[in-house]
Amino acid sequence: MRHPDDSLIALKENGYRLTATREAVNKVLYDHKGPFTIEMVSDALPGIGRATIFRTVRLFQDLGIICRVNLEGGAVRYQLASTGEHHHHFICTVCGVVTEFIDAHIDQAVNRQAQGADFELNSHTIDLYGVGACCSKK
Amino acid sequence: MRHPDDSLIALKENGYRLTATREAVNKVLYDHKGPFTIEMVSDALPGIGRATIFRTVRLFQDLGIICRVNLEGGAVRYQLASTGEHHHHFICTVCGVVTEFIDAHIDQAVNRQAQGADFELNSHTIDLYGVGACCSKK
DNA sequence: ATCCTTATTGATACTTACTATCAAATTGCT
DNA sequence: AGCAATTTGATAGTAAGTATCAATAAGGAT
Repeated sequence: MRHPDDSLIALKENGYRLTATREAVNKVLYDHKGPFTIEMVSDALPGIGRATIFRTVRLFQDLGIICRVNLEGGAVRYQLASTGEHHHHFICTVCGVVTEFIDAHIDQAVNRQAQGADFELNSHTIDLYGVGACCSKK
Repeated sequence: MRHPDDSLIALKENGYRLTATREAVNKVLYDHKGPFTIEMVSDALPGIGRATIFRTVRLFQDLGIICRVNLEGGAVRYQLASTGEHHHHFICTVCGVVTEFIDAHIDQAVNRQAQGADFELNSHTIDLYGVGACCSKK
């Protein structure tokens, strides 16, 4: 699992400044765990402007620290990425928790599809919606 | 390929009324082809309220007539669905055109993943982003 | 330790996509 | 034509996010 300091290191490594604001946002993310909205972060940090929260969240996305998840119906959640690498999502439609998975098989099949269709593939997203173990009624 | 009347039939079959507004929207979709935004439809039909355009587009989605596509960066496009069935998307990041494909292999692999993770799968989306034949420079 | 350039921030306003409300108009059944 | 139920338009509101720009803070150089 990742450590809060990883984010700060990632910032430095990529030439971004280490600011109090970024540390504060990072702390909120690690303290909270689970999926979050911009509003939640903004509420937790009333001293920090909304625009900056958006900027910081986007920066953290670009650095692979968090990932953005589209819920069914268009709502958006963010969550700490367990890995910065390519991965797919299980999205629990009950609680919104996102679990990542990796599947080389699927990725291969995706690549085959793209090749067969003369499609120059840059990226892909795969999101599975359903009820996770977290919320299974059994 | 689908025919404009299919939409009208689908409306009736599902107990919705056949209104001038719905016919007008349907015509715009079929005349235009390709991906569209709400704005485009609204501009093409100045006499019809925006709210109604949204409502109609959502209804057509529910009926499987059009599909909603999330572009990279969060923008949204709609496009006539070539099939109402389960399918996946090639999304050309140059022109925004969406091509549908079906891949039983991938679906199988997705189901396996879900089972292995104790995830009760309800639905999934697979979107491939890249440059399609439509915009290939070669 | 201080200076100074550059990155970052906050405030504000705006945009886009979409939903809620509700009275008025329309549909389609009889 | 009559009437109940659906649909519509106008309006206002929400959520997510971007643009602008002056003020502030970071951190490398001295």
